[in-house]
Amino acid sequence: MSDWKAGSDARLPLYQRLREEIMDRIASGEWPPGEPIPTESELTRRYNIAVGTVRRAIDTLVNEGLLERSQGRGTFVRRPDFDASFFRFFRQVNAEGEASVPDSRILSASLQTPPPVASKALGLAHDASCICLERLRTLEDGSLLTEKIWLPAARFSGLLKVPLEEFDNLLYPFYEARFGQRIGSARETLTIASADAITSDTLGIALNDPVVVIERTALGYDQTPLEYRCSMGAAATFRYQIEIS
Amino acid sequence: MSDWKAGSDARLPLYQRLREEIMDRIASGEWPPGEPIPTESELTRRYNIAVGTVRRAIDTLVNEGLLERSQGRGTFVRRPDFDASFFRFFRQVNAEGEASVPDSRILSASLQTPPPVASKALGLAHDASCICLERLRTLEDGSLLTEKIWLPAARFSGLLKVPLEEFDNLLYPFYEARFGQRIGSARETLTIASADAITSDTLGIALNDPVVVIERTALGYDQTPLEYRCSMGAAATFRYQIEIS
DNA sequence: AAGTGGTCTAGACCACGGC
DNA sequence: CCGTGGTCTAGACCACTTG
Repeated sequence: MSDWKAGSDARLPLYQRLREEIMDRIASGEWPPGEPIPTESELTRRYNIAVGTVRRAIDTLVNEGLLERSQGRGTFVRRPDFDASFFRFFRQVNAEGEASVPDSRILSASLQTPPPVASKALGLAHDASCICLERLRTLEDGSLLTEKIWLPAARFSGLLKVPLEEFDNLLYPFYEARFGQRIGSARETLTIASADAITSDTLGIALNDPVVVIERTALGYDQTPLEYRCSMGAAATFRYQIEIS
Repeated sequence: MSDWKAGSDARLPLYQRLREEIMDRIASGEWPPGEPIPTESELTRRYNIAVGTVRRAIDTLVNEGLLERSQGRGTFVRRPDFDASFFRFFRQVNAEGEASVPDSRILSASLQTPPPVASKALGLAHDASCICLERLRTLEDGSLLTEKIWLPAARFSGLLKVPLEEFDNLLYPFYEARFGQRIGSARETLTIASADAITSDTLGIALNDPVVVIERTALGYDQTPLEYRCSMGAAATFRYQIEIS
């Protein structure tokens, strides 16, 4: 009992130490997403602390979105929820309200030297080469998104041999199933630009029409950058909302 | 002791009932922003419940951003933090890093019939007239924002008699000091448009250049809409970021 | 029925802020 | 020094899920 990991700082409150302990287990893959973590009473026994303290640690992690409680069943490692993504905010006017997954098509996959933004986001040397995917997505309302996706070649070796038709609509489950790379979180940045010739042509809009540029860096549960992507869509169909309090 | 308000549902967990109790006190203005709420032990006495339960209720409200704890001093009603606003995300390239409050100038104040969006946002009849302010703001990097601000005349009577120079740079403290109207939260919506002749002229950009349109509805602590504003700025200097997890 | 998380209590001691 | 919030414990009972 009380088998804390080495790095644990004894001056910290117990519930914070347990919190870090749990986060480490998730980051290392010992407790994978979708799976339950040990029960509260199991944790009290294992670390020799009171239930209340265990609950407090779990509470903070639930609040941060890393865990999910389900009464009577257990506490589970949560998968990231990409409903929060900017992509969700391209206006959805589809009459049915069907949550049909947008169609996506991989146009090409190749080995290339990435632009500095991409190599920096992936934490690679500026001259390291990456896998680059080009992708076209059709949203619910018929509008289009063009994407360039950069992946570190070392973690996705063999991807270039996968036929383009075998890519799934959703890339993250595909990454997980084929390469064991699990996305735990992401950061997106939104800027506005004007469409150049190629982009306006692809998106079916006029030259110089405003486009929304979404850059995303996706990280593993251990915070390693696993993907950098840059997407562009017509700004006319974009609408985003926040709450201030 | 245990003097719960009438509306309190006895089937709800105690900590949730206390939570609503506190929210009501804040909404009614009984516990104004910036002021401390009663101490934890005072609340245990007043409602005849355990400290742990009081702490739990306060915890949730701190998490939601309504309260702020300060060890040794007390628990305080928080003011909304407009650092979260979209305005913060116009690129700030000022060399000094000084957090100089952007300059703002009221161009006009008049009584007008608002457009449907505004009257709807304010919860007014479509033909009710409103106070309309036109305002020009200069951000840290020198870029400009034009704003139209709509206020319900009933709550801001006398505003039209205030000389334009007497408006403060920050309107919300001004609303509070002069009219007793306190902003508790707000919702902002971001869309993209192209600059028309007037807008491009005001902002000093080219015709049809992309502009960011930010619509904000600001509410009182009792959720009454108190202000609707629509602001526009050059999209070139805009950059916004979110985290997904 | 067994096991899980959800609510609640009562009481202890610590750390910080201000008088 | 006193009062505040911060941490921690121990144990009770409830509500839900599963087998």
